[in-house]
Amino acid sequence: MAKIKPKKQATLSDIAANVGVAPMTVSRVMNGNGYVSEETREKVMRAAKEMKYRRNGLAHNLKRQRTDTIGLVLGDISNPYSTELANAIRETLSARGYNLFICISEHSAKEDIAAFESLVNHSVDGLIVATRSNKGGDEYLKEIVESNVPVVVIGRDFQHKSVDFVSTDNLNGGFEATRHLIDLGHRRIGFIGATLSGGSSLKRLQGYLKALEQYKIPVDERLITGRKEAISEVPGYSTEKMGYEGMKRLLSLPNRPTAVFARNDFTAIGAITAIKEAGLKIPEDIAMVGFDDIPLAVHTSPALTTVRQPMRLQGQLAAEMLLQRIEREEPEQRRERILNCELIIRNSTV
Amino acid sequence: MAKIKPKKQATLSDIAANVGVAPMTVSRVMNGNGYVSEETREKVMRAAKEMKYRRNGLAHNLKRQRTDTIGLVLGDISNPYSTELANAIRETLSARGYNLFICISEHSAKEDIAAFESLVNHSVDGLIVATRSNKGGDEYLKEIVESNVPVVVIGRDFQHKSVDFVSTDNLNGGFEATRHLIDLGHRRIGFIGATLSGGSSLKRLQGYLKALEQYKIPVDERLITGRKEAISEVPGYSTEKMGYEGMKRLLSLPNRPTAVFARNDFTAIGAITAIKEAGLKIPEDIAMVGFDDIPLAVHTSPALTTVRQPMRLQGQLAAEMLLQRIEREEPEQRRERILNCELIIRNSTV
DNA sequence: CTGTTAGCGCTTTCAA
DNA sequence: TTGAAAGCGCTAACAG
Repeated sequence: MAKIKPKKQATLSDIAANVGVAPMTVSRVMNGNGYVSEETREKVMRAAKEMKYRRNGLAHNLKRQRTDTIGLVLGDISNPYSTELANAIRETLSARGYNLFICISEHSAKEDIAAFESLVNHSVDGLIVATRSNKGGDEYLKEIVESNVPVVVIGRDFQHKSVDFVSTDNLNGGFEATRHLIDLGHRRIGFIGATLSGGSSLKRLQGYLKALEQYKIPVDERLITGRKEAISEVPGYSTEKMGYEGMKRLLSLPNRPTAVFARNDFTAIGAITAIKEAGLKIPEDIAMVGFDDIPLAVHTSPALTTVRQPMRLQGQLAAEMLLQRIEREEPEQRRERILNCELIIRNSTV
Repeated sequence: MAKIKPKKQATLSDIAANVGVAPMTVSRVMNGNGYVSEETREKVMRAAKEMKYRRNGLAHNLKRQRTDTIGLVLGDISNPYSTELANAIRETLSARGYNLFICISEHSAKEDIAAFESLVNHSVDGLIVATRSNKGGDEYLKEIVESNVPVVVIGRDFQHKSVDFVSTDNLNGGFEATRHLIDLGHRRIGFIGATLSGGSSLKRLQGYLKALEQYKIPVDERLITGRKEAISEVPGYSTEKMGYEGMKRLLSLPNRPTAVFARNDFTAIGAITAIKEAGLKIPEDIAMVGFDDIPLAVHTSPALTTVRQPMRLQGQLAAEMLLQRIEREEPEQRRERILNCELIIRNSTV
């Protein structure tokens, strides 16, 4: 007689029936609650093991009205920024007994919505959102917030009275990076990676402009490269490409820049390749500053001067703020934390 | 009179009570099933909107006995390999109407288990596992598999009659990389990044050894650097560091290698930094080969020769295999797909 | 120490 | 076209 393969999961009642007790008793054994005689306990345990019992989390959570799970929505995970963020969030949550589910949205409104929806569908206890802002996604997010799901956003626009906000001071970071170049005597300074969408890189560009203005250096629009297309069409990886192509364009200028500030380190790396291909030297011919201080920044040649942002801290703060929202009874005031950046000077700027 | 803020989500019954119909009618409206008079439909819709109704996914899925959700467990997401994998999986699943939840385990058995548990708890319809193998995690995974959760593993050991397996031919990739160096005339070839844990990099090392053997080049153990510690202690980012330190050690040898094969591109990048710091030239003094062909490999200087593995294809296949397992009635035979690698020759090897 | 009841929010089935 | 009943699998609360 062939053993029948259990196609379906065993339930509490299955075990109860098998052992000859009430489902409640089995529940008590499985959860280590209440009093159960040693004898019964053992019988139940044995049956559970044999029948490969596994608690149905849906039913469990439906009953509990919570899941101890947080959802994180990332635009893409192909950069160390997202990675560090996710790790820090995971660690913070894990220490507090929460699980983390990550969804990727590839910077598309449609996928943003799909991610929000699937997480909320699973009744996550809260949501951390670190995608780029876009109309469709934001509208949906608003609905979610207003149906009382606790939400915290990181480094992206989203104004709502009950959504906390964590970010770095991209404006000041951009300012410091540019001022550093100005201090070194540069006057023709390029910017690579301008985008129309309001986001961290827009702020960095504004910081660049602010520095030029403060030092009375006229803005030359030809020195600012970027894309006019919607950023949502640009896959994560292409930032090196953006840097490479942007730099090519700057190099073809009749009066090329003597220094360049790239929107992020990947962009800077692409730009460096273009500069080398042109037979020019860094920083002698062109100085280079990036943003983020990814681990690879030490390994470019020359090592990259860049603006370090506290990635882990952002994740940690976001997670903590969210947990406070979840675990407090009272609806809180919106909170906003903007963290400082730090200029890390290496060899790409003299 | 202040509007009372709804602390809790509205349910079907809440709306039903509000409109004056049965919960079932509301359900029909919300799901677009069955017949409902236009009048009732509108009233219900209005009430639902007003009360910010959102279907409880737990209850929904509990009833349906499925979630249309797949879990992906990644060791870390800090490398393009994981990233591409995740993207390809997500795209494949999304096209078939499934959501993807990603969990990170940071290469620890404890976190592996936590990730498996939380996903299975949420009743995902299937699981894709791409972590490094470890005892505790594997035992737990076995339990899951035997309680009938469909599982596919990518690029890691896990033998089980009902778990499919996707990987690249790391052995042959390592062989080709090494043979390429031998063909160029190198006889003292180093290997950076050996680990004790059986995994893709062990296979790459074996490919290296196989090539040496085939060309009758004696193995010099001093040319093979790596870590004796458990790999689980090494955070994802430190592979550049591993490469840097490994190379330092090779450079300090009385008879240093003329070529080096690094376990992956990040390791190679760290090694390149060490070589440059020593004032040596690539490839003239030391030739360098990596593994993976990450997007940055084009941007190292010189551009990195490396072994490209089809990352996206692996993800796609894994997702497809899993869906077949989920959607078929009959338990299938274990399937194994090992994909070919391709040597990409750039400037780091003459 | 163990069992019964009720219900989490939803949907399938059958009845009206 | 609508409703009532039952139950997905689990557990809190109460009873015995």
